[in-house]
Amino acid sequence: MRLSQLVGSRYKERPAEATLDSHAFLLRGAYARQVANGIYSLLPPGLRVVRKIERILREEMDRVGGQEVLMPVVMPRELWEESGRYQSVGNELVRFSDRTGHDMVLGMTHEEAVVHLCRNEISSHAQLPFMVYQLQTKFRDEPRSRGGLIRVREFTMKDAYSFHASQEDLERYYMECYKAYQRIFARAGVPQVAVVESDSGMMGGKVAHEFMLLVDAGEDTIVVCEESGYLANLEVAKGVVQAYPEEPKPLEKVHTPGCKTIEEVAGFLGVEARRTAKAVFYDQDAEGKLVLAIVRGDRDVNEMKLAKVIKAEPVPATDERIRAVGAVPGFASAMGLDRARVRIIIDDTVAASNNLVTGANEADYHYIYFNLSRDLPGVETCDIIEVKEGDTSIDGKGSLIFKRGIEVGNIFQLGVKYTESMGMAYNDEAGKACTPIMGCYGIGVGRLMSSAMEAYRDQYGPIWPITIAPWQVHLNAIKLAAPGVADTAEQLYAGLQAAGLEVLYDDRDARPGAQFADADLLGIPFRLVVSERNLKEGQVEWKRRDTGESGVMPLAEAVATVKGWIEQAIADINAKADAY
RNA sequence: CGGGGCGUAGCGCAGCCCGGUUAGCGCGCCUGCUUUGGGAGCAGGAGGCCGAGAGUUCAAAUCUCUCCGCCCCGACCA
Repeated sequence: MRLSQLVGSRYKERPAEATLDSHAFLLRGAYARQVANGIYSLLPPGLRVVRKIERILREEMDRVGGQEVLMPVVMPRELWEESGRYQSVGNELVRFSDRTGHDMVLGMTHEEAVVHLCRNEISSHAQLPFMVYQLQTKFRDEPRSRGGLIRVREFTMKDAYSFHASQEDLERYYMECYKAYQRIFARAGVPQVAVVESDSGMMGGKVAHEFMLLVDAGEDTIVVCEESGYLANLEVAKGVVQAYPEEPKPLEKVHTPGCKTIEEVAGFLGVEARRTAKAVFYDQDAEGKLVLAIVRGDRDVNEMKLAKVIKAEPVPATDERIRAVGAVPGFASAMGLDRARVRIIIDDTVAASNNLVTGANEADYHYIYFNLSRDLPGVETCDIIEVKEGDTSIDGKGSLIFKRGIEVGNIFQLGVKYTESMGMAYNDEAGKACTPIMGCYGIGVGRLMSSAMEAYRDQYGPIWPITIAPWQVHLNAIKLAAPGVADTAEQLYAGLQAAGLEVLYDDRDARPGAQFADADLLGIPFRLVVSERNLKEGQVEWKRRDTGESGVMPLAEAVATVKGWIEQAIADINAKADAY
């Protein structure tokens, strides 16, 4: 490609809307242009990176037996009603009517479509297991997109779906996909992607993992124990919280005028927050009961964990609803409440603590010396708190720290949520109808591009790994008018291309500074510079974008040498990937 | 959806508070000459419905109202 003809203008100034470097480079380097909030067009450099990533995805999906298919962006309402998600999913799912008034949706994920596609094609156990995948456009009407291509409304996703006759087979295949994902990220040049336990959210299913690229700009908080290698999304992270056991003292009611918050009560009584119990009401569990979650006063409820326990979305309850069950907001307690009307869920930290301060369900009064096993026996206890930095890792091998990460991929063991609701069945050996068990596996292509940019960059631009770089070699010619420069550069351009390399040739008669600035923005790993001063010695200059190393080499050897470097660089990356 | 900020040339911004001929600056772009190793210099030029609509006024980029869009924080998030 000749840079003079490359569509898209690069520029020096940082766009005002970009807060992330990757977003700024995306625009400055003319990789992409925004069309509307969370909706982008890709220019040639951006699309070339995307195509490279897609090739890796196809190769690795094929390698684990995947078969590529293509499903539609637009689907009829009925399909989503079969799974129940037409109702259960919020406004991220775009709903609209076609000209005949038929309700349609824009696909945000394709479990419905894939079950629709496969349920009539599968009739025998002999056809299982199998996996189909696609690289296709998704539309999710996110409440808030941000960060260039990190979080957008319309995006390309590699989504894969596997079908199995048994949970064991799903688990076996899940591990294969897990490893395929590690190879994919390694081949894309981001082998440091961390795998964390995650919540399966609205996808359903039990086991799920997220593949996180740890960068400061990340949207998710990742809980890490460096000593043991423990990694989990904050949403599901478990930790060992320090307990302070002591001898139980007799329960006592004390006057605490106007003390409604933990801070007020603890301050008034002169105790630390950890010596109190915090009562938080939510509306409501799956049976419609008001939920009272109680955690130690120095801790917060992790609503993701709570959601799993109550099998519903925890919404903070109104004061009216709280009063309706006989509790007093600000002075609420689990004691004395009608358990038929309120579901009480106590965190393990409260169960493990003695002599806590808790509400008396009476305005301006609290109990002190509350002991769960004595004062409220038989109540449900479990882990519903959010871990904090400094907590001990659940494996006891070190303490937890928080990092930020971007979720570039995820894998789920879905179970039978879709196959059952949508009536997919096959006959087993005995001729009995059985429901296949599903797994699903996603990777956001544009997000991976942006994340890689975020992970590898300097002040001048991105530093692409060779396997996803828009071009492999950037060729500059300094002072085209000087004797031999233009001819030599043209010959080198032709020679590199003939050797099968992807070359971007800056054929403009621009000053060196301008050429180099553009080269940095395009982030191509290897750069060659033809100039009068080196040409006199029969030499051409080379420079690596990543290490900054540079030197000169004989012009006659340039093509073969660069080709060798590139092949070696690719081989090094693939060797790492093949280790998985 | 809540809070905050911003819409003036492809990009970055000034002008607005305090209304007044033809709306400025830098980068980029076009022409010419000079220049050529980290975003060159000089000269000449092109490019604007000042986000949209409605008001107030002799007069609106500037004041008022409504709407739209974008960014950031939060809520949300497969």
